[in-house]
Amino acid sequence: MHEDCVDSHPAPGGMAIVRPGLRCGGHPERRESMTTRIQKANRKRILDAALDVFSAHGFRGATLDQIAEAAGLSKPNLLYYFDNKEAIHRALLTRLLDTWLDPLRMLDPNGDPETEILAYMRRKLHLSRDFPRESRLFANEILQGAPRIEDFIRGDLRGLVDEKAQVLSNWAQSGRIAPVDPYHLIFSIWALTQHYADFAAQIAMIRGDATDPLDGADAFLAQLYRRLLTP
Amino acid sequence: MHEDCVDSHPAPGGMAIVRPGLRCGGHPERRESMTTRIQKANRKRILDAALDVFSAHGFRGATLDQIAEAAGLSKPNLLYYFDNKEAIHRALLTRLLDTWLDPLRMLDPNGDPETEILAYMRRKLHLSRDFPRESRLFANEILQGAPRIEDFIRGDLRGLVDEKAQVLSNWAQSGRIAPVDPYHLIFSIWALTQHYADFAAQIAMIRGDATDPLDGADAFLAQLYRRLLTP
DNA sequence: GTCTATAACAAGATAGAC
DNA sequence: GTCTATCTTGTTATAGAC
Repeated sequence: MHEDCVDSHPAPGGMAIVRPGLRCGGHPERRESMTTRIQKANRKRILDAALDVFSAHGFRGATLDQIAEAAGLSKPNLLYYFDNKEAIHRALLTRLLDTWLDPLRMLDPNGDPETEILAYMRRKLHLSRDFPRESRLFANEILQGAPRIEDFIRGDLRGLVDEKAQVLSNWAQSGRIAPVDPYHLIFSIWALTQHYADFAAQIAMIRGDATDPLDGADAFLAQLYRRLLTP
Repeated sequence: MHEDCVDSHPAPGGMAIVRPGLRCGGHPERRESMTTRIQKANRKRILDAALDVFSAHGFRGATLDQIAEAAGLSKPNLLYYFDNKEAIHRALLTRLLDTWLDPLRMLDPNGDPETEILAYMRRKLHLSRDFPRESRLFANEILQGAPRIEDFIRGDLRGLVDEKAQVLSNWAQSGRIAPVDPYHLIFSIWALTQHYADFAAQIAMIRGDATDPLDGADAFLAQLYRRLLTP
């Protein structure tokens, strides 16, 4: 995440005229079509607002009005920064997919099997805790048949899953974990962890809106996978 | 499901004029505002088409044009049978929620704990296999914050979950199953079974579109819950 | 860069003939 | 009951002033 020179919580509305050449880091005139800090900040504001709206209503359900309202900008101003609605959505997905594979990628074939699998589960669980909107954006996309991320799934994701499934399979065959179907094992981790983000509304309504939906989840899932994997 | 006198696959378009009084079963003139067999069949066609479209695109993403196209009827004709778009969606949700609780309701406090829990898991898994569209309709609704089914969740669903969680808790405390958090146990069954319907697109793209996403799921989940629950 | 105003179009819903 | 045609509104996107 390389985001220097950008406030994380900029004041709303258009403010602070920035003269070109007066930028943060030591490169006064890097190139012709440069990006000012305001532009960066506004793009960020827009994407954050858009994440709120798209994750809650899906692509079609979201409107530019809602996003503009949430970003504190006018609708035409949104379209100054992004070509169209689709482009905003695509930017969000791209940013998401860029890091979506990391937790699984980190699963180390040379580590201790149970430790590695539990750590992977925890990384996914923390993703649900820290980035629930991203999880729901992804879920919306899959629910609708994954029209915009089909290439990613059939390509990078499938490749990585196949690779790690082989690792799990080896661990099972060598008796270091109990014999389990590696694909279902991976799917189960996705299902169990993402559920806490995607179905958070339901969980909150059942457990009471006060309690944190993720309370006790880590302990429960750790117990579950220890018992499942012990040879 | 009481659906007599209705073809399951009626020919498309408006056909077959039915004179009132010429209905199937022996009640020639039951009441004034009666429902003809065509009406019944068309309502069914509409709801089936709507289920396709709503489950794939969400409420806002679905259009009456798509539903009309899928049902083989004209858009105004749709609105002859249902007051508006909302009414179609509400009819689907009502029909769904009516049976959504059944699998959990059947969990018998007097049965064998492990057998009962595994049977519940299987009933949910079969729901994902036989009614994946309904599962996705529900998932769409929850993802968007459950605006239309909040009362159901806070009422009937929560009540039933609390009741059955108590049963599970008793089983755990009496040592008949391993000590587990009953709520997380229930959530885990929802997550693991519904995942095969809600994320079917992703699973198909990873495992290859040929193989059935549910292949091996039953065995894997049975193994998982046996190991988790054994005292 | 940001806004107001508005064009262009999609989508829900209705009117009225048949 | 079903259709074609149409009204109305909401939504994306653009024009053009500042």
